[in-house]
Order: sequence, then C-alpha cells, then structure tokens
Amino acid sequence: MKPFPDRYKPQEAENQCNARWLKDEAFKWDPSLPADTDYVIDTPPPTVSGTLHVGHVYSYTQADIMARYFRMAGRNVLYPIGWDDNGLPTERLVEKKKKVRGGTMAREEFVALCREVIPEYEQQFRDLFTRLALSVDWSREYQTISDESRTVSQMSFLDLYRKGLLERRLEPTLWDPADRTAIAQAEVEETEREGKLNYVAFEIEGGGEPAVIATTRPELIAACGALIIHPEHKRAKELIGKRAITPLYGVLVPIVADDTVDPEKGTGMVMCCTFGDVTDIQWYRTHKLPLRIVIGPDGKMIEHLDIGSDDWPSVDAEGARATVAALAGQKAEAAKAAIIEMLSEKGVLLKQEVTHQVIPVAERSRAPLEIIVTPQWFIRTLDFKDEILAKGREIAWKPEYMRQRFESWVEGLKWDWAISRQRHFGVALPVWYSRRPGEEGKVIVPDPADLPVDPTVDLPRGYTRDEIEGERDVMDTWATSSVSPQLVTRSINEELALDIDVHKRLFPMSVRPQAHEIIRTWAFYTIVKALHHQNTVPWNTIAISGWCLASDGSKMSKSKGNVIDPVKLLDDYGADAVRYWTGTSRLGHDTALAPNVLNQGKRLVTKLWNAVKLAHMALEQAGIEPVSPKADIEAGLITHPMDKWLLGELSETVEKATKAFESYEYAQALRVTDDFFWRTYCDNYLEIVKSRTRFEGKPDAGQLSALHTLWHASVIQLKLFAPFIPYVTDTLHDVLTGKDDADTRTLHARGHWPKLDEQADKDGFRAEGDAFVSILAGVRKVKSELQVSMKAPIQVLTVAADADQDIADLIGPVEEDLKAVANALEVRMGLVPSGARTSRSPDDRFEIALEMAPVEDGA
RNA sequence: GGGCGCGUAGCUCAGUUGGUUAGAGCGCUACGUUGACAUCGUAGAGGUCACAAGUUCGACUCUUGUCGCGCCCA
Repeated sequence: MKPFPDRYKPQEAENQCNARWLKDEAFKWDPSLPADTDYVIDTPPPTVSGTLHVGHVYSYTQADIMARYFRMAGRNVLYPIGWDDNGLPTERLVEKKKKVRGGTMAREEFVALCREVIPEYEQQFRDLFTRLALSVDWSREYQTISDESRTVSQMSFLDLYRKGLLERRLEPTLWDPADRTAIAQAEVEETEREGKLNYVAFEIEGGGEPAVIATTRPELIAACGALIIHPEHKRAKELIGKRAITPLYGVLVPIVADDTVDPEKGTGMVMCCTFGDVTDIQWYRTHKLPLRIVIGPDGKMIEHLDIGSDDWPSVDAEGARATVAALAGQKAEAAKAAIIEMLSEKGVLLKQEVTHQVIPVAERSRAPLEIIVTPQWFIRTLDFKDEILAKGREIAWKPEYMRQRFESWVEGLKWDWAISRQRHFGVALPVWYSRRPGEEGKVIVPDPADLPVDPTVDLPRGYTRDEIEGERDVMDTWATSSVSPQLVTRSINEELALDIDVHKRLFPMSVRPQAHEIIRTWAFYTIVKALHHQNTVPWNTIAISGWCLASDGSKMSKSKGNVIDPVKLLDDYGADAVRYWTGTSRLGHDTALAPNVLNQGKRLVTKLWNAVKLAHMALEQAGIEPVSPKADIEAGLITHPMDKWLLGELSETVEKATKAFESYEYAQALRVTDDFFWRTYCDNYLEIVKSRTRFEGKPDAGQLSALHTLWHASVIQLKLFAPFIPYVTDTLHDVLTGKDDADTRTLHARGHWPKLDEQADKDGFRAEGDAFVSILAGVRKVKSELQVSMKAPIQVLTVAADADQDIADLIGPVEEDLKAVANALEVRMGLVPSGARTSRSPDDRFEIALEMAPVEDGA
C-alpha cells in the first residue's frame, strides 16, 4: 500500500495513467491467447475534416466503456484506431486551410499540400482520444491513405471487379456541379424550399388544343424527349401517338402513355427531360427516348447544342439557336429565370403556382444536384437488396429499432453505389485503359502482387506507357473505409490477403460501434462489402450511439453558435466526469449536454477519493492479505454480520452490473454501481463500520472483519467504476495495491472484472442489514426532527415492531454497531416508552423512540 | 405520405414480465454536521406519468386514437 496522496489532481492522474497504460501495453491485443477469447471492435476512423466535436467524445467514449468492460471481463480485446484522411472532407479542409482550390491545381501539388496539412489534425484527434482515455491499441494505428490501406482497398476493388460486382458504366449519374464530381445516393440530402410550378403550353403537331404540362424546371425544356401522359387522362386518347412541339426550341417530341405519371399533380401531363430526376431516367429507358444533354458538369447551360441537326430536328432551328445563345453559360437558376421570361413573352407560360419543393443537394457542397451522363465505376447494390437486408438481419442491432433505419434505407435504394470521384486526393482506382490497337478501351487491372498502384504513374505488366491510359479518378473515401475491418486484418479473403491467418481469426468482428447518422453510409457500405467479398456479415453486433445535443435539447450547429469545444469540456470537468456523463445515457438515445450530470461526475470522483481514503486510513494500520470476499468469509476472517451484509449487497451489484454490461446496457450498470456506492456504502456502511476501524495495536476479530471488508469493497467498487472513470479508479487502485515506488499492474488489465463466483452470499444477512439500515434511518429522522446533531448522545434507543417480527433476532447480533453509529448508551427492544420522541422507519416496519441523554453544559 | 423514437418533479433522466403511498441527481426551503468528504446528511415543497377511450380486480406500463417534439425513408 502506498501513502495516500493529499489531493486528487486530475491532470496529473491523466498523465500518469496514460504513461502506465502505454508502458504496461495494457490495451494490446494478444495473439498468443486462444481465439475464442477475442473481442474485436471495428472502430470508426474519424474523418479528418478539421473539426473536433462533442459528438466524437460522446460516441467514442461509449464504445470505450464497453471495450474496457469486455477487456476486464477477460476478453482479448482488439480495439484499433485509424484516421480517415482522404476524400472530399479532407480536401475541403486543405482548401480552406491553404486558401486554394484543388480543382484548379495540379494534382501532385495539391496532394503534397494535403500531406502537409493532415498530420497536425491527426495529432489533435490523437491528443483528444488519449485524454479521453480511449483504450485503443495504438500499435495498430492506421490511415486510410497509407500504402497498406491503399493495398487493401485496391484488393477490395480487384475482388469485386473479378466477380463482376464492380463495373464501369456510362450512364446518368448523380452529379455535384460545385465539386464537379459524381456522388453516391448516400451523399444526397434533400432540402425543402418554396418553388414555382410553371404551366407551359406545347403546340401539337398538326394543330389542335395545346398540351399543357407543369414543370419546376423549365430550363430543361431543351432536354425534353417526350411528353408523358397517364393512360386514363381525359386527353389521353386524343394525344397519345401525336407529337408535341417544344416551345422556344421547336423540337418535335412524342406524347407517350405511362401510368407512373401522377394524374393528380399539375395537369397530369409532364415533360420527360434527360435528366431532371430519377423518374426521367426510368421513362428515358422504358420509352427509348433520345439523350439530350443541356447542362454541363459545371452546372451551367451548354453553349452549343446541335438543335436543328438530323439527330435533333427542329421546326424552328433559328429560334432554337437564339434560345440556346441567350441561355448559354448560365447557371441553372439564372437560366430558369431567363427562360420563364421568354416563355411568358411568347404567351405559352399559362400560369405559375407556388409550390413546396424538395430539392436534392450534395451533402458536402450544398449545391443542387444534376443528373448527367458520365462514365463511372459502380458497385452493384440494386440487384442485391434482399441479400443485404438478410445480412442486416443476421446482425444484432443495439438498440434493435435502429435496424429499421438500415432497412428503410436499403429498400429505398435507387442507384448502384458510385465509387469513382473526379477528385485529387483519394485511393486510386487501380485500372488502366488500353490504347493497343485492337483492344482500345479495354480495362486492365494490376496483378495483386503489385498493389498499391497509382495508375497515373505506374504501368501494368506487359504494357508500355504509350499503350495505356491510367485512370485519373480516385475512389470515394467510403470505398476504403467500408473495409475498415479488413484494413485491420489486412486481408479481403483467401485470394487477396496480406495476413490470411489473422483475417480468418478476426473476421467477422465482434462489434461495430457507431453513431446513427452514418447507418446509411458506413454501416451499409461495410455490410455490402462483406457480402460481396465473403458472403458474410462484417460483425455480429452493431451498437448505435445517439447524438450529443446542446443543453437545451437542440442540435448543435455552427450556425446556431451552440457548439461546445470538447477540449474545453475536458478542461472544465476532467476526463472522468465527461466520461461519466456519456456513461449515463443509453445506446441509441440522443443526449443533451447536462452540466448537472457533469458535476455529478465530478462529485463522484471526489467522493470515491474520500471513501477510499477512509478505508486506507484503517487498512494502513494493519497488514492483511485478503483473497476474495467468498474465500475470506470461508476462512473465518470476515465474520461480522454487517460486513457480510455489505458484501452480499455488493455481490448483487456485481451481478446486476455484469448482466447489464453483457447486454450493452452500460448506463444501467453505472446506475446500480452509483446507487450502491452512495446509498449503501457511503451513507450507511461506512458510518456503521467506523467504530471498528479505530484500534491500537493488533485488530480484534470484529476489526479484522471490517478491514477485509473495506479492502474488498474498495477494490471491487473501483473495478465496477473502472470502465466509466478510468483515471481516478486506476490511481486509487495503485495507491491500495502498490508498494512504495513500485508500479502496479493497471486496474484495467484483462481479467480484472470482479468474478461472480468469488463474491459473498447475496442473501447472507440481508434481513439483518435491511433492518439495521431502516432503523438507522429512523434514528436520523428523529434526531433531525429534534434538530440535534447526528452525534448527539442517546440515553435509550427503543426499537418496536409488529408482533410477527422478532427484533431480537434481527438486531441482537449487531446491537453494538447500532449503539456506536447512533451514539446510544442503551438499545432496547419492545414497547416504546411514553413521552419519548418517536418516528416510523422509512419502510414502516419499525417504530423508533429516542430518549436523549442530558445535554452537558459545555460552559 | 410511410416508419421509428420520445413526451414522467423547475431541469437532466430512471422506472425490470401491469401489482400497495411513481423514483434518482441537480435546483429550491429548513435544520443538522463539517476528524473520509472545496463537503455530506435528514426532512420538506414540487408530478392530472402529453391527452382521450378501451382491456383488466388493478395501467406510467398493454391496445386504439389524438396532439406535440425529434429523426429516418419517400
């Protein structure tokens, strides 16, 4: 046992503990242990985008609480960490930091800037996570852009390509005109706004009443390939088969029937453009309509359209040319305004209606999306919805209802997963296109042994530089982070592996902790990859954490100015208190940042410090060698009823906490532990035991029993609290178990969780203990009513109860303790004397009567 | 429009399979302690458990509907 330090200094403790944990290699996965003890966590590699937010603290700490529990419970925990340091979010950070535009720079130059900027931000994450006490295995730290990660990511590409699950297709694609890249459905966000529904008249070839369509995107009239009408529309019979003439362009377009048109909306007749939305693509395909591209990759109206040519005939080529010229180079919004004016002048804009519009925008740039036709690489998902859903059902979701989010996302999929990006900084798509005569355009992939490759620099085997063109697009960062488990095992499957034995052992993993806003991205993509690579789930369990909200329950956002800096939070409350707060909220539940809960955490740290200090004061007086509650009871060292009662209650707490942890209900584990500590241990047991902690020389049997109990109660409670408040618990554990200057093994080491079969009998002295605590509460109540000190001496304490209770049996053996803690000279059982001040015990089983000792005149 | 979650004390949240007078912490009031306690304890005030109907001997808990908040999907 070490001397008890004067005060708890959180900052100092945090540094000391972190040093000890590193030195002990306490959090290293041990490959020499049997595989069935493995507990492997698939950690989210945080995106290096510059911001550290409380959400990181919240979500990662919840994962760590579970990691620490499972490790202490004896599992061989592998808890890796990495940084997702490429892709659009990282590019944005670099652009902002360096005040450049990646799109206008040479790739090499821009990538060099990225590599310069990133380390500083990764260090911020490292510092934050260290301070938070995340018990990760730092020896396995990775970056998603490292050579090894690129190798694994490209292996993943090769596997899918070979299986025909990944292919390059020229087709309509979701396009972000601001960042000028294809994006995936998961990166689409829908925003709502007021818009105008424009009623536009199209002349009918050969005359007759014009067809009126309603559209929110008149700037796409040039892209119109047909008018679509519901077969039951009142004008259907009359119009189907005829051709309409697009206003301003004079292009003849067929009028076709399709029952997917909503007859209730607008005029029940619409124009199909290439492309305004997903339905346009569907009509374009079903009715084999011409492809007419009018908006370029920059989101602007294309300057030269071939209207009037044989492929794109017009009855008014001159008018068409004038319209095209008038709109050329304008952004979609400006073009819309311009064309509305032109339609109006021509008298074909019949009316405008204010309408509520849902506009798809790019998640990152907030730019309204376009659908344009470009060659992109797609991973096939639409054909595999059922398989993906089935895999989702093989995984245990915590909480279960989060599975619903996953399922509705999968059911709503409309696009295959586009993984290619027209950007600079990402893992290269490992392909070349042949220029060899006879095989022009043929896709060439590298030999796995050559990975990682950069096709803009490297050559495929057997080809010269002139014979190939290297792919310049890069992969979306999700294409790489979706193999986060495989980045750790460094393998995809039997054929593509850097370490197949480790892969076989660790994959699928035990658990994926993550927040709910990335179910449709990270969880979904990881499940798709595991399905396609090995027809398996990536993990057996997925634990979804909620969001951290501002203290008023609203979402934290920069625009509201209610964002809390996590570092400041740690400075203000200390890491343990912050972790305590995160530990009080359940998985899946959003939680408001609550100062009173943070303060509660601070109070717990102080109280725990003092409670152990009290035990320490007693324990340092006599050397004892405790084994376990059960063993020491059996050995006759722990004999006192109240000690056995306390250890019995503790035993029950251990059982409840363990059970809660096993089902990922860590908040409940914290609650029962907290409750035991404050109520049972501090408020009652410590008061009761105090009289047996003061002795001179050798302790007697009762004192020896108290010492052993104090030891076990202290150490076991430190262990129960350890996953939540690792610093103060490890510091106190070191004081109790350490020897002078020698370092001790950390409390958080594998296997340190209290074992159920080493605990005391839960019901040993429950009745006696409960009665005692109840009577003591009654005594306090009477003294409180008398407005005297709890220490005020009592002449006679009388306990009365209903006839069917044998008070003597209950409190006889602990009468001395009762006298000591109540400061009573005498305890009687039976009838309450008249005139005494009385009160019922809280459980209403006893009547407590006090006759106070005469007050001594202190003067 | 479909789905999920939430709505319990002024605040942040518990409430196990339906079972007496619904709990904790913070905050508030009073008192007492301050030789483990930059504290702590005791007592008190404070709740139509969102609302309505139903099932039941009995509903915070189960069913249906309504309202409000948040989110997911379309």
